[in-house]
Amino acid sequence: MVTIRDVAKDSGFSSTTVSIVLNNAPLARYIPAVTKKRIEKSAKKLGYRPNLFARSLRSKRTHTVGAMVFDLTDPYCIPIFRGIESALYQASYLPILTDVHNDRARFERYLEMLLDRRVEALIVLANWLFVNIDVLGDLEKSSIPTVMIGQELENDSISSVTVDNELGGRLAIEHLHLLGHRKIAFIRGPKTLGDSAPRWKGIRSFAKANNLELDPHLIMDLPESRDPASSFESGFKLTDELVGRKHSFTALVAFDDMTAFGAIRALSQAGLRVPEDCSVIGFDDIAASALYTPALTTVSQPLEEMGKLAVGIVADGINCVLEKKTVPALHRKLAPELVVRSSTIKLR
Amino acid sequence: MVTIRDVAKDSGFSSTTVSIVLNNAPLARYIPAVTKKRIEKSAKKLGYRPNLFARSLRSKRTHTVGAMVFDLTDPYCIPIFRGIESALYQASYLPILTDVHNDRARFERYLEMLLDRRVEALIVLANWLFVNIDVLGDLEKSSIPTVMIGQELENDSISSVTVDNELGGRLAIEHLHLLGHRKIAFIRGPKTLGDSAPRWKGIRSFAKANNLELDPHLIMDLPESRDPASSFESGFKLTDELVGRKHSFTALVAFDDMTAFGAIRALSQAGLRVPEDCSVIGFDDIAASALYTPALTTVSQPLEEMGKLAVGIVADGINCVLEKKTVPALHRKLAPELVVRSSTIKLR
DNA sequence: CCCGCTTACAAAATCGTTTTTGTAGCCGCA
DNA sequence: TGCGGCTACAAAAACGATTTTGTAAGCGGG
Repeated sequence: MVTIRDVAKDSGFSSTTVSIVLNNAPLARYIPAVTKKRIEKSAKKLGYRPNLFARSLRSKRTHTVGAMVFDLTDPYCIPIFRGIESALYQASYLPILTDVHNDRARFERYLEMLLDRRVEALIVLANWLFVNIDVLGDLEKSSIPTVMIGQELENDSISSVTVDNELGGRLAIEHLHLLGHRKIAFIRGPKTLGDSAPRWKGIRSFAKANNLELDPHLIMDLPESRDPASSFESGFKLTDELVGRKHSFTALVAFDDMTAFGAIRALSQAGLRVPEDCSVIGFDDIAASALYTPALTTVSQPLEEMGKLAVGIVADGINCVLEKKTVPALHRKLAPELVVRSSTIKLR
Repeated sequence: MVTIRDVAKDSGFSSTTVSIVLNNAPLARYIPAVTKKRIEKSAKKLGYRPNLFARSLRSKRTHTVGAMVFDLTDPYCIPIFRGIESALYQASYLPILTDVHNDRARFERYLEMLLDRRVEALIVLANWLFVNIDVLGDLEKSSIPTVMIGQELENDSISSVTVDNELGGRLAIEHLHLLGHRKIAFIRGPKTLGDSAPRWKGIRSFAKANNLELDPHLIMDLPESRDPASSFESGFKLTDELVGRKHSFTALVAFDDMTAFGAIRALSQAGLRVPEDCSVIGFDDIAASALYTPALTTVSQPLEEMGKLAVGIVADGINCVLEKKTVPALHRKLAPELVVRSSTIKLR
């Protein structure tokens, strides 16, 4: 390995000067162009790459940020991470992605690892359950800029990027209502999940405003679970149950796309065709939704955008830390968008 | 931050002794238990965490391995990465995952970043095109244990983990043949993709052995592309074209699951039902395949297993490096498995 | 009694940077 | 002539560990 001293020797200057020149430090102002050229040429010739450990040891900077995902098998995560990664790449930061597997011990272990590696910021993608105050405590202690995606903690000392679930709920029901559907079934999210209540609120308030009656026999709740794939299973079972009841419906609002897939499977097995016999709408707009047959109508979250936004927030946070200012906690709520595809259709 | 010197001061020993004890270095043999206890207690009391940069600077170890994925949006990657991550986690290594976006510049940049961070090994998930000798050159230069998943380089100096594509091809066609299908359409992989030829070879050799005639009018090729989602599009278009031709078929072998999804969409739009009017079989067994309606029959790759195997190989490689032995290049080829679901059915 | 071995620890060197402090020449100005 | 302020660089001090080398006490054996 070629060190800064090798470059110093080769160029005929001291390692101090080499460091100053190559980092374009403030003192580089006083160094004549010809010296700089010489040093840069030596460095390039020798293929000098500074040792990041030595550098970080001294300078306290790592150009690294940690990204903790609660469950990477959840397709919802991928576009978000893409957004994070793209934004960080442009800013010359390296993300370290950890997959927590929805497991507290793993979360703590990975947090430790990231902190040990002195990540300059933390982005937590809390796409599934179990987030609570404990975690918050650990994070606050760490005192590095942190943003949560997908959940807002009650204590608002940590930044967050979320989607406007209430608006999303409204978009879904409004769409079906406009298509003429009146007998609509619902599979709501698990009660413990933060997204569930506001989505339902959006639905209910639209219903109230439009004199749409919500039949309690057509309302189901996903059970709690720590496995994103389980919402497919549950969507299937609950829809199966709905079909068995005597209360008919012409459309179904699923809590998310996975649930919608389960619902479609159940409807299909019951001999009902989607969308001809029953319209189905999802929520999230994961990649698979566009590829499904029928292509899924859904409320689309700006996932990649959310990732980028999160990076913006922590980047500002890092700057605050560098300037020894206190980092403010920001809370951004993005608007979802209705994406109409083939799983919903006008009521005949 | 509490340093080793703080622990030394608190425990009343020198930092040397503290280091020796906490790392359980060879010299720790000579240190009496009572001293060890005292030091460990101090360390715990103060919450001492060694500075990894200082440590790595001196000891040359990082307990980090790089994982380079060519396109993270490809659902095929996720289970593999899960396998990698799980295995590394158990071995107390931290993976650094980079998403190359199928872009050469990005690949090189990320490789640089990983090498700068002194990853102790490299796992390259070459799930899509463009891998060629250039890359190989860069990797060899780096002289750290490396394994490629999903591709085997001609030059066999780099380890690889692949699936037995030929066997997979055979499994697919055999399944359809057993179900009684004789008029079978094929959508083959892009010519430049390493997986394409062996899969086709498996199919052809089975056909030959069983007197099954392969109608050239029913054979299509996916175009080259660097976007995994594109195989859905292409699968759709090519199937649409197949349906338009006058040569009928009762089953279709898709190059991969994405292609199969596209095919199903096309068949469905043409008024053909899957599997009643046409059976469809895929390849890969990505997560979505089980959730599709109809659930996709497919040739399943042991993705998670492949990730774990790759970790095993590089772990051995790391040990070789530590013991200054030369690292051998291993080539493991795993058997895929037929997973029968609902998209294929016995010919009436 | 002395040598050499084991035990128990400490001092000092080292890893490769960055940053602070030092210094020496030169220029302009009072 | 002397002094402050640039300019251009170097020496040296961190950063926080690990590793090598050193040392001193105790003890058994020739």
